[in-house]
Amino acid sequence: MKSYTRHTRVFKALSNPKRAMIVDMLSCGELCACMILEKFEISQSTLSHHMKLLCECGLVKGRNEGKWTYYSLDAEIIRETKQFFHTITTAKENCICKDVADCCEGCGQDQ
Amino acid sequence: MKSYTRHTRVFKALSNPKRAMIVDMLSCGELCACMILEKFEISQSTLSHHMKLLCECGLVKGRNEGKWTYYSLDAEIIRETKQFFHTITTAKENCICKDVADCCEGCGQDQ
DNA sequence: TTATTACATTGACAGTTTTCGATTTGGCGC
DNA sequence: GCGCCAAATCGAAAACTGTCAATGTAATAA
Repeated sequence: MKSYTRHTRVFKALSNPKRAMIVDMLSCGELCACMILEKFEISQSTLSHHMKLLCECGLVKGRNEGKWTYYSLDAEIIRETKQFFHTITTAKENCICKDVADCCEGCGQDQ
Repeated sequence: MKSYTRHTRVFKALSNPKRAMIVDMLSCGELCACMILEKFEISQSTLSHHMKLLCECGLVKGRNEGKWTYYSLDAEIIRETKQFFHTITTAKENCICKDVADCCEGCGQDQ
């Protein structure tokens, strides 16, 4: 269950359309916060809050340079999340569905 | 922005660890609600609510047979979501980051 | 050292989510 | 019809989210 919680934190970060759009904007390389802010009709404090969530799940890394903060995507977390998504949506040996006991006549003949 | 909203609904559905686990359980084939319920320490009404969310975003399909309801994953939505995740996390031509104007000296030299 | 700029943090509010027990709905067997 | 079972819906409480204005912080510029 712990691994579900860890990975679903990334999905939670991506569950907001604006945050998904921010991730898209970072896909070609790093950007500073002020450039992202220009693109959205949100306050600076709201953007800061979104960036914090994106960083806390590991999807985005922040880098300070002088008074600017540059944000970029973390390739490793992206790879792991793709893998997780693929795993939970694909049939596999040792799947947790194998633990499920039959509870009604019609279910799970060949699970 | 509309396409972000459409796809992020799937991420919202997967942002809850229990729902992600339910998706994992369905990955090998369809199961009826009562079998999923056995696996979790949640009430029947809570499970019904989770299944509704999973169905509303299109990730899961429900099928009634007599008094039972069988749930299964929708392969097409899974494919689309994988594609969306890949798109927003990968450098590309015509990326929305190209629209971002420079707003400070150090930013976006070669964006 | 004083002002400005970039960003984070705080506190507040409205809206949403998660969860439950209770109730309702609909199929099945008697 | 009557009761039983699976599942959905309702109503309510607690927790969480998205948003803003106001304030704090740290670096740069004058």
